Amino acid sequence: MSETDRAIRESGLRRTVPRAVVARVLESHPGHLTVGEIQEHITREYPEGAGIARSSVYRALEALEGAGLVVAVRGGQEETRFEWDGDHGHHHLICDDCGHIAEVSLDAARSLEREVQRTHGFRTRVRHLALRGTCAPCRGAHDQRLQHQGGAA
Amino acid sequence: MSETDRAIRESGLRRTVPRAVVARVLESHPGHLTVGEIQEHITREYPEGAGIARSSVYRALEALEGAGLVVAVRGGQEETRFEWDGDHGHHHLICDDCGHIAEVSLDAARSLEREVQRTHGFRTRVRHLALRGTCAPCRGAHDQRLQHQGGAA
DNA sequence: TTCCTATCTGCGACATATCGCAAGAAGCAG
DNA sequence: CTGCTTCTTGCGATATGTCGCAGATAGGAA
Repeated sequence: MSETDRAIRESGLRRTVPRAVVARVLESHPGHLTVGEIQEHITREYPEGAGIARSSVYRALEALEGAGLVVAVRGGQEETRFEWDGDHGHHHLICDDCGHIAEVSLDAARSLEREVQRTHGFRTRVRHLALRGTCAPCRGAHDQRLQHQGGAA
Repeated sequence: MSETDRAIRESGLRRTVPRAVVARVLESHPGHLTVGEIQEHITREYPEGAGIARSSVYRALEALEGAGLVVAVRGGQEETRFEWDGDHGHHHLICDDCGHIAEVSLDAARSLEREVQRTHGFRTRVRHLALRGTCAPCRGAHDQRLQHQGGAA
């Protein structure tokens, strides 16, 4: 029984083939995978998961996300991406320019929870934030060729 | 020329029929509308927008969101909802229990921006956060009948 | 191990969302 | 107002994501 299997059981979920295989794919491919990519990996690397239906991949991801084992990045227009969450609670900085996704932890997320609780009595746990903007390198590049060419940003 | 039309032009966008009509629908129907609901309103209230294609509604929303005039709530599994953003930068507290959506402003969002800028050199503007959790009334109801019946959040 | 029940899966239908392209409109220059 | 360029639209095809149901499976009880 692999580490991912244990994580699944410990979350109170049944360990089923789709869940186990999806978890392994995510765990062994650090990065942010689309459902299509996950299915390709399954086909190539996990013969035992040959017949897994697309809907089962989605449901497995939903279950794993609910258990906090996986984070979903539901970007603006782009396809949703999924990632194994070993660190339990990291966040994403997505550069609109170069598309790079950085993973960070943010103390301010805690203050967010506290403020919401204090001012609105709303109990929340901020598991994952995806913040879009411009990363430092791209900012530099910008500033150099910047001539205020538009405003549509 | 309506107020929404002006907002569109001032954002540097062309004022087109789909954009104008979608903006008016959102502006005149406070709340969080799905694309389907938006289309119904168009059909019923804006004859001039009779032939607007579904894809054009999506593209209009995309443009308006990019301009900061509209916020999109991309909930976990539920269908995406859209809202006219007069206040420019409010946030949502979504109760997983009763489904209620509260709109609030959050000072902590500013600290989030500052932390990201300071620690990662990443420039971001937090326009909209959708935080899921449990609202105060539902929390109360919970506590009363709570017998720790599960763990599946 | 065998049986039992709640839960999950695969399938296929459906809903939601995106995209490429040719035709059309917006907005600017003259 | 007219003509021109660029951006946008509508259409239809396709991709992404969800759902209901009958049959299969996990995991606990005996």
